[in-house]
Amino acid sequence: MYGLIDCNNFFASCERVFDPSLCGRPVVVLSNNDGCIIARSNEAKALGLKMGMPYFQVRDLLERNRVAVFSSNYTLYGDMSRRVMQLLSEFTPDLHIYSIDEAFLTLDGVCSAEGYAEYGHQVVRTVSRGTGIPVTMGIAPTKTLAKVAGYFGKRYAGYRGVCLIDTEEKRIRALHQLPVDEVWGIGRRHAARLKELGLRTAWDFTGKSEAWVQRLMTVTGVRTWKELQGYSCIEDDDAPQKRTICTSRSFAGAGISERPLLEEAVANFAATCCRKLREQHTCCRGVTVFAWTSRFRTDCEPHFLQEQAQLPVATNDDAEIISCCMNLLRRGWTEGRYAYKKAGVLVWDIASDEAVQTVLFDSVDRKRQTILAKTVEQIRQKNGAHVLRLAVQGDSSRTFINREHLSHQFTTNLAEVIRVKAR
DNA sequence: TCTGGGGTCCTAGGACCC
DNA sequence: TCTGGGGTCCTAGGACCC
Repeated sequence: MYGLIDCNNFFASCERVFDPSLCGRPVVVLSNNDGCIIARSNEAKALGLKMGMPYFQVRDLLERNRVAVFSSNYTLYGDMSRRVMQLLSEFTPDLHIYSIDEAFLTLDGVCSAEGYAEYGHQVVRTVSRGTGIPVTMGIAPTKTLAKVAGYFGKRYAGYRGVCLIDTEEKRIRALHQLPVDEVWGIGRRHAARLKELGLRTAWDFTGKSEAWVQRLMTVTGVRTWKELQGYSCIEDDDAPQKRTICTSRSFAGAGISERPLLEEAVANFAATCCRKLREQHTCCRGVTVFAWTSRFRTDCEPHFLQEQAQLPVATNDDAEIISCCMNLLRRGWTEGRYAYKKAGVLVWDIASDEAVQTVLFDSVDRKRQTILAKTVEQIRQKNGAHVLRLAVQGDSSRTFINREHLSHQFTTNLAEVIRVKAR
């Protein structure tokens, strides 16, 4: 049996933990640059606010309804997520963190078949008391069915946060009531196609033959089809190393049209990619730089800059990758023509940093590079990540990003720790 | 004016090999 | 008239997830 723990309205709930006056009030959290709505409290959902709605289009509605608006504060959410997962890990030796706000627990051997519900309530209580984040648990024989259970657990207060699908009768009833587009693994495209073909519920979907599903949705569709019938076939992968790493951002206002500014932004994206590579103990050989103009402007042709290169030897060295990115950027640059609204760096062809294949005629002194990287790492650990950087990265005073409604870093910065006043 | 960021998996088709 | 058979590898694009 699997238990799926899902944090309710996670980002909005994180904001609420540190400001209880927000309880009962609608809360939304915006994407980078305060662009779109990416999290909503139940009250905000009830106002008809949808995921991904552009902020500027609903600003009036938000003001009229006194909706509390927040810029995304990933430092806070990341730390709150870590706390939730820490508590969960005490309940099972087999915890699979699926995303920032979701995790699967393997329940076999952890409690008896009669004890699932009680166990679930204990998990939900512990997380909510320990972090202030409300969570829902779905329990079922497959991951996809656990997701289904979670769906109903969130919608019916009677479950008190724990919904169990442990009998054939419950499974059938749940599938009958689940709209096909709510199934985990069936996205917008396939859902639309299935509806065209007259399939409304998850039950209708499971009624089709395997060959039929395979033809329409390939083997991934068949996996979902089997999982819904109670046959577990989605692996517990332990978050293996990433095969590609991307750092990208949209820029505020009109965008960036001067090369030095874009260089500064891209250099910092590249440095972030390098840090992510080092954190998972890997190096990369492939580097791509991209930048594009606004998709939404109608007064000028859209423009995509994309250049890529393959390094002779895999690396995660800031200087080497940033320098490569600068060359790519200059190669793709057209002077004074475009205002770039978004840019990023993608690294690929990733392999372990312990198995780097060198070349005979290397232009880089790897020994020296390693010594320098170690020294830089030590200085950063002692004095902060931003004290040492390449000149082209600038002094980090420019961010090119808008965050007008940012809350504090309550849990990760002593200067911003919450104050409690005694009356 | 203003529209997010970061991933994975699968398949078809082309290029190449003998 | 008639134009082989069996592979691998790579990439782009589409689908999905949060």
